[in-house]
Amino acid sequence: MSALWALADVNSMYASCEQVFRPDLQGRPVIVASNNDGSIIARNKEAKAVGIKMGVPLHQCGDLIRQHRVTVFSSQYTLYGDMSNRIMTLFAEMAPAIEVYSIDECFLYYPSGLNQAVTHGAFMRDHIKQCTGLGIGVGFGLSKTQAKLANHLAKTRPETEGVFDFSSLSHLEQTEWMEQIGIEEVWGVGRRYVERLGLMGISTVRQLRDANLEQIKTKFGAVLARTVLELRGISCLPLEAAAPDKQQIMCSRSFAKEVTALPVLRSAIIHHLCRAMQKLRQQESVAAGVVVMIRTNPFKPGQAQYHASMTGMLPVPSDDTLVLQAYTEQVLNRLYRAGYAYKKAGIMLVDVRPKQIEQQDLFAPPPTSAPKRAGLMLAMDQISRRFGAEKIKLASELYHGWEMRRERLSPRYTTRWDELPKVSL
DNA sequence: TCTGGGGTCCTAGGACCC
DNA sequence: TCTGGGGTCCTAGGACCC
Repeated sequence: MSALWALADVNSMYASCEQVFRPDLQGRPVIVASNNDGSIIARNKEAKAVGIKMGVPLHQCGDLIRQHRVTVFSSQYTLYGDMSNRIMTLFAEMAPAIEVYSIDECFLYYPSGLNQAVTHGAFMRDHIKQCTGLGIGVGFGLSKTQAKLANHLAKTRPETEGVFDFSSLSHLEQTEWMEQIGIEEVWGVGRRYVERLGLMGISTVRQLRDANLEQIKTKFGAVLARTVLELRGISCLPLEAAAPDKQQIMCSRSFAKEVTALPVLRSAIIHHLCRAMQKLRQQESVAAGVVVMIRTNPFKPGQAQYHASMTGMLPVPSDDTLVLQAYTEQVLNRLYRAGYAYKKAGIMLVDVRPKQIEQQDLFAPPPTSAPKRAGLMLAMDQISRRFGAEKIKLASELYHGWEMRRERLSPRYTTRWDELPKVSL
């Protein structure tokens, strides 16, 4: 039996996580807004049914929301991340190897195949539902791309009851299904490719699968050619069991209210830097550069616009927040222009590499304070983790006025003792 | 009033090397 | 009039993903 892939994902993950703790919302439309309560990033099926669209600014949906009494939540990644960990733990018990692909998706790999894939998929659905309250869809195929496509059918065709298997179908049956699906549903085919492939007369998955490989390769590159092979059932993409270290780490946020003063902007940026540095130390890396980014609100074209970024490079890569802070503040001082209303700011750590092979600066003075500073960073990380990130800060972070809007936040049911759901017995 | 936040990989072209 | 043939590394931009 040949190796088999499965792709399992949670139906409207964020909305479902909120609903698990609000049984009173069963059967009612629920949506989740992006950071800053900006646009809509998740909808349950009831919300889709009343015509709420993905990605639309929240303030444009006021009528629909009132009319259908839609419940709106601010996004709460602490909750979704915790629910995600629970699901992934369960998936790991259901396959020889898994790859956590995103917060709500997981590839499961069966190197020697699987008897009765559909039955196994149904079991997965029941088990996840029972343990977490979340509904999932499961797709099986001979490659990751086929599994993804099968998952799409599992979610959109009620007759599949949430599980679909390409691998057990005959070539003819596969062809029939693929005739019915547009290429926009294929993993790796985005808006641009849909347009360009359309011009070549390729619009169904069947047509893409049977396209001329050399032609695809020369016109679109190696990536799409690989997708074509994967659709044919030739597995080209490997399992990535361990998430590779990040090569760049970005932290940025929009502000609820526009910011003009440099100290406030600096507080936001240093706050983002602290979060990024924590992630950096967590993967035991160092960074050699920091990009600082600030911008005004592009949705207000009448207003004076400024959109800029600048990089600061370190002579020696570091994981010390205070070292990076100095560079970041210097760069920001050069970047900042008074008189603009800033809407968003952020930083990106670049040139990230493992800490072990750290290159010393030949001309730098000997790092006498290094062990102490490493201890300081460790202490900061431990305090943040144990007591909350807001408990320890740098002085440069202390100005307020740049925070996000999160007016519809639900409790952190699963990660805070004082916010546990109340159960009446 | 009000429009998210992260990431990756590939490719083409230029600089530079022998 | 004619003007080599490889290679590597870096960067910017474009495409994609959730």
